[in-house]
Amino acid sequence: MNHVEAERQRREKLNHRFYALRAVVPNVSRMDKASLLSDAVDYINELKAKIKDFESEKKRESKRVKMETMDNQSTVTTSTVVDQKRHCNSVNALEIDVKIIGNDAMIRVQSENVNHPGARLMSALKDLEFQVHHASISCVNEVMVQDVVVQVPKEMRNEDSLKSAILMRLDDQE
Amino acid sequence: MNHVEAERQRREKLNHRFYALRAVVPNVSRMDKASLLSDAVDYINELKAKIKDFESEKKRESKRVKMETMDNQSTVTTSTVVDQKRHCNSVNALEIDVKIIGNDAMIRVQSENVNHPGARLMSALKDLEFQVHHASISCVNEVMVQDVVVQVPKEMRNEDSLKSAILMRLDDQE
DNA sequence: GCGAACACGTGAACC
DNA sequence: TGGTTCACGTGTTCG
Repeated sequence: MNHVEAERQRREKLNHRFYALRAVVPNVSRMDKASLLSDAVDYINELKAKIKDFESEKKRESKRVKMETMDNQSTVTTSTVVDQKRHCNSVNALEIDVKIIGNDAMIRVQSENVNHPGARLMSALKDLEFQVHHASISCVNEVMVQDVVVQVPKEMRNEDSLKSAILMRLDDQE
Repeated sequence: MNHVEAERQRREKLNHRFYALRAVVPNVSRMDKASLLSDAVDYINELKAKIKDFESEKKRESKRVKMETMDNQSTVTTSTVVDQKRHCNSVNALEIDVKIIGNDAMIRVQSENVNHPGARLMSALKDLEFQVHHASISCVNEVMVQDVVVQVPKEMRNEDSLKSAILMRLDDQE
C-alpha cells in the first residue's frame, strides 16, 4: 500500500523536527518527547522574560538619554542665542549685557583681551560697591568673556543705568 | 488490556504538550504538528538572536557608562584633594596656592569676602602684567574662592616667588 | 514481568 | 478520489 509509506515518511519528518528542537533547547532533562516539549515551552518562556527585561531596561535607558540630550540642548540653545546676539552687533570694542533679578544682577561683558579687562571690570564693581557672588572669566583667541553675579544696592536696580554706570567706569580705566 | 490505556494516556499527555507549545509560539503557520515543531525552532532562534543583540548592546553601554563614571571620579577626586588641602591649613585671613605648568600658572586664593578680593587679585595680576586665560570666583557664606589661570613671563616662573609677589600686591591694597 | 517509551500499520476524517 | 493528517491499538525494546 501507498498509505503505509506516506505514514512512514510523516513519522520520519516528525522525528527530524524533534531532533531539530532538541538541538536548540538546552538542558533537555530527559530524552523522551513529552519532556522535550515541556522543556521547550519553559525555555521559550524564559527567553521571553529575558527579552521583556531588556526591553523595559532599554526603555528606561532611552528616557534617561532623552532627558540628558534635552538638558544639553537647552544649554546649547542658550549659548547659541547668546552667540547670535554677539555676532549680530559684534564690534571689536566691548559689549555688555545686564539682567537684574531680585537683589542681584547678572552681568556679561565681552571684549578684546587687552588692557586687563578682568581687573577693570572687578575694579568697576568695587567702585560701585557691588558684592560679588560669582564671577567667571574665560579667554579664547583674544576674546574675553566675563560673567559675574553681584548684589546691587536697591537704588541702582535699573538695567540701563546699571549698564551705563559700569561702562563709564570701564572707560575711565582705558 | 492495561497497555492500550497507558498508550492512550501517553498520547493524551503528548497532545497536551503540543497545545502548550502552540500557546507560546506565535504565528503558527499551519496547524499540523510538524509545522508547529519547525515554527517553534525558528521562533527560539529568533529569540536567541534578539537576546544576543541586547547583550552586546548592553556590553557596549556598560563600557560607556564605566568610562563616564571614571571621568567623574577623576574630577571628583581632584576637587576633594583640593578641599582637604583647604581644610588643613585654613585660617580666617587669606590663603594662596600656586602651581606652575609650562608658561602658565594656576592660582587659587581663598579669603573672606571683604574689601573686594576679586578686584584686588585682578588688580595684582594686572600689576604683574599676567595675561588672564581663565578665572572663576565664587562666594559662599562670606568665604570667597578664586581660581585663575594666567600666563606668566619666564623670569617669574617660580612658585614661591610668584606666591609672595601676589601676596605683597594683595596686602598693598588692604 | 511491568512500566515507560517508541515505531509501526491501519482506519477515519477532511480537503 | 487521491493526498494528508490524526488517533488508535499493537508489537517491541529497555531498565
